Amino acid sequence: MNLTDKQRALIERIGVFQEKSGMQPVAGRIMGLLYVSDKPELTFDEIREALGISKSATSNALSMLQHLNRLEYVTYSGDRKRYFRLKLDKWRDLVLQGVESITDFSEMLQEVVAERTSETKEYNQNLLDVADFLKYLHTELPKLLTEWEQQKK
Amino acid sequence: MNLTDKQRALIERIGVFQEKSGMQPVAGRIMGLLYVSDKPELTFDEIREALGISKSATSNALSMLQHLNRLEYVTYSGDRKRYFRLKLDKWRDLVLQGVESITDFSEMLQEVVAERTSETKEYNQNLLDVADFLKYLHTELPKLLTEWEQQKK
DNA sequence: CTTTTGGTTCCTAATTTTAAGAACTAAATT
DNA sequence: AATTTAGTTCTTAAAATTAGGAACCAAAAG
Repeated sequence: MNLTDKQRALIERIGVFQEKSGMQPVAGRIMGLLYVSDKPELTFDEIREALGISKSATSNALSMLQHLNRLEYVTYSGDRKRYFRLKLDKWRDLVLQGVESITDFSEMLQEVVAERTSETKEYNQNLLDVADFLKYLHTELPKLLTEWEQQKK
Repeated sequence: MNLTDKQRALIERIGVFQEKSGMQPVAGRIMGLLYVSDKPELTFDEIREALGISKSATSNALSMLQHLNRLEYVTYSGDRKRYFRLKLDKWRDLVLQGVESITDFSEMLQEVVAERTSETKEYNQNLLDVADFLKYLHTELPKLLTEWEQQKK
């Protein structure tokens, strides 16, 4: 694969960044590699070799990344290999998907308040405020995405 | 402390939720306990006892949560104990703090593109789009918070 | 029908994380 | 000054995560 030192360093930094949001090291590095690599589509073996990792680690990380919707693979007729690539062209979907999960926490907060004593007025109101702001985000973030697309043109 | 079954279940759910964003189990449960507890301010020992955890686990988790800006403690004259509570009244600051960290990823993406081959036009443009949208979020999210506060009144 | 290729799964070793227990410290109380 | 209180730090055991190696499997090639 022949990566420069700069590229390797970037891959590691991206890897660490992803790890912070709960991704395992190998998976983070695969993300990094696909960001950085001159070829945006890499085969299983190119990935394995570029990062010097085992087949099992490669296989597991790739399938987890696909479940997380970060990755997909394409095939070409007459070629048995899978070509893995970031789902970069569909990053808007990923954003919207993240927006959806905001609701979960908001709902949990409302359950909390429902279960709380009504003695602690101010505290409960703060909790409800957070829940309400999250709901606001939930409706407004998709709009923000649309606005951004408008002003990009 | 005397928690109901419902309260204990909620604490665990909140705990698991926090764990998903990289928090350790005990820290997640402490967050949960403070959300749910009738008293919004609890002492070291009340926390330790309510969750049935050791002093060291309590101490470490509390100091980590303080570093993450999720928690603070207050004291009362004539009382040696610290009273720990969520920084709920300052949740806006926490949101804005999160907004700041968006920039980091955006900048990393720009570095990536700077380092990439210029052959992959579309790919690079996608990366720059993501970076640009993140910058857009960075400026717009604080406005969203202000707007929400306006319409709340 | 045998072999090769591309990848997955199972099992295990190594590393990391988590949290307990005991020893410790600083301030307040007696 | 001695003791108690409130919490921290150090060491270690247990549990969970991570990733390697080998065996395995299905499809394609020979």
